[in-house]
Amino acid sequence: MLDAFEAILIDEGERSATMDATSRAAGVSKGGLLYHFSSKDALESGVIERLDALVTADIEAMMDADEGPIAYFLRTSVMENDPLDRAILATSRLAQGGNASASAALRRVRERWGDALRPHTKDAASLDLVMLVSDGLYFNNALEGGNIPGPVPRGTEMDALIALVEASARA
Amino acid sequence: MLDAFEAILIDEGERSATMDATSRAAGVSKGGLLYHFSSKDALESGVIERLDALVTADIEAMMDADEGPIAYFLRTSVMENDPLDRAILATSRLAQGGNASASAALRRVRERWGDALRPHTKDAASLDLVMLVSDGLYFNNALEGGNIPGPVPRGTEMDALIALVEASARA
DNA sequence: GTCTATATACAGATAGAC
DNA sequence: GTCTATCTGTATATAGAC
Repeated sequence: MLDAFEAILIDEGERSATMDATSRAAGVSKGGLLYHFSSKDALESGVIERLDALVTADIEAMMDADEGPIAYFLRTSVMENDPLDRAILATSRLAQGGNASASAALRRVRERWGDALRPHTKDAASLDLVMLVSDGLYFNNALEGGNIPGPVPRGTEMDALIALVEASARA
Repeated sequence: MLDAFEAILIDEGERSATMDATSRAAGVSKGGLLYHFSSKDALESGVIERLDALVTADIEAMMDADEGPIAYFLRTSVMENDPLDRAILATSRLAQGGNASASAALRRVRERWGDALRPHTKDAASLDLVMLVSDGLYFNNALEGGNIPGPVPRGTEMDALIALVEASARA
């Protein structure tokens, strides 16, 4: 049911992600959905909590990455439609729809990433650069909806961008 | 009335930006609002059309800027709450709420900026870098709602970031 | 041009049968 | 646990008085 809710948030926007639409997509009735999530707020909190858990795992993977944390961070900022990407996109939709907890969750996530990357960057401006490029990648993905390929560097263009950022930002 | 609609979109999110709330904020009745904008769609189109006009003026100013187009572009990507910032933020809200015209308008705007900046950058990766840092700045502003100061570089930190980007991207 | 009143639709949520 | 039926609030939009 959380997956169905996320999918509608991502593909059709926050306005379309109603209890009715979610229950239909999950293959249950509205009553059935409300048995598991007693309110819309509970459903939204479910998405946010899952995001927090996924970020914890991602930061561990980032610190262990072969190509280094910065390259890993930028590369995974391009939407691959994995569970973390979807959780971030869905939470962004909630935030833009006015959900304050969602905005707070996204700020918290960004701060956790920043804390993890800080020791690997030269100075504050370098960290800003890395974080903002990542934000930009996500922003473009969020605009596109997650399906349509957006104006986001891929393949060798992405490699060139990573090289450029690392050259000026790496500690 | 457009200003009132924009203000609610920015400050309270797309969900709160109803015809009712807009008319109240504009100091007219719902009927009065609907005399000027015959539907909610017309109101949303009004915001988008104004954005297009403001971007045209901004690109002219960018090409004429003393410190050069890249520095101007990045510096003005930080929310100053001027009419263009507000139009972008409001249109972002509409896009995230599922309005397809708004998403298209934002893509179009981004492309116009990219076209204007391309001759001033070294290569594709450099242009990506500039555009993505700008996107990142807007993304963070959009999350914050436009009032609360966000995790966005200001003052000397912004100068340092601009220097960093220009060093690696300028043609 | 601006208003009030109202039609229509749909959202979130509850009640109770099965 | 899952369903249908229903309550209540609120959104967009229309009608018609002033």
